[in-house]
Amino acid sequence: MSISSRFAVAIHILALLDINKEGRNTSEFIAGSVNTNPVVIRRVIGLLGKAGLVHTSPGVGGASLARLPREINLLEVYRAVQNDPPGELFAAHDKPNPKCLVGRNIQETLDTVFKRAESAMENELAKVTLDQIVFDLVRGDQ
Amino acid sequence: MSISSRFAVAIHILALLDINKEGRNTSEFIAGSVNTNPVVIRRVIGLLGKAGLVHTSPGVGGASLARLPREINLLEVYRAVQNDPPGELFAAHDKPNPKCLVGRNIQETLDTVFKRAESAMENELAKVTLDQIVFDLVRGDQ
DNA sequence: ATCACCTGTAACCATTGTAGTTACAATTGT
DNA sequence: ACAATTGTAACTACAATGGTTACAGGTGAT
Repeated sequence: MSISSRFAVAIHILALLDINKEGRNTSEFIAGSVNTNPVVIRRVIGLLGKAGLVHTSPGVGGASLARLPREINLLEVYRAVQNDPPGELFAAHDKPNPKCLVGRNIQETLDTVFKRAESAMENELAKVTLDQIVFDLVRGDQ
Repeated sequence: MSISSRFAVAIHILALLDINKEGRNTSEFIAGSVNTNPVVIRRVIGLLGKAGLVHTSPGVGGASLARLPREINLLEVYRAVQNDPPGELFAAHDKPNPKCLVGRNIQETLDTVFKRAESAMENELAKVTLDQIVFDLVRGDQ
């Protein structure tokens, strides 16, 4: 299965918070841009908040970036909204037969390969910062 | 969510087919090594067969590699058992609001980044061949 | 020809993650 | 007090997954 759209939504939210930094950015406003339910937005913002990427104003309403866009990279965002812990992008089959040469060693062999592939992906995400996303977004609009 | 354990199972099967190339390798035998149900094995072998990686002997029983282990890389295996089409590792949120600068352009921006990250992962898989897996497996057993 | 064995596949089930929705307590400015 | 908003719980519908049973069809041995 593919990686949850929460990741895409999170990036959307963060980009919007930067571009519309004058505005109030309530969950309802953001939901209008993402085209989903405000609760979905609040859930994602909750995760981003726990990760220290955004601040919210309960009662008042609205959210804002907790850091400069260039100090937020996509790997941080990915980790913030990802349920699975790092190192588990690829699922292993459990309890292969220890009486079999393959069953006895496959886990460790796969673990090495899988971690390498996962890291390669994450490194690409780490290279991209929010300000690059915003730049690309604005540029693409012309 | 993580990538289906079908991938791990598929690699397990292929490694076993190579190491136990003298044996008959029925789905039941393989299931014993993987520790799952024979039908699950047959399903995965079916996918590997369609991808041209293995041959089976209906009636007779057993499966075997259709190519030399060094001519099978993990990206091929990955594609063989993966349900999602290439380029969709990361899910996009659908129908963002075209009236919003962000909503109007986020899809394309994300697509570029997501594809880059996905390719980085796949490139790592493509580097690893089945004979390397088998070598590592056997080496780890000592 | 019969028989035992195996594959391929359909059908069904339980479990899990996801995303949308309603509802509401708690918070805050007016 | 009041209106607006966040944070969260609860519920729903849906899809993918992995396990299971069942069975039609192929194949070699006797």
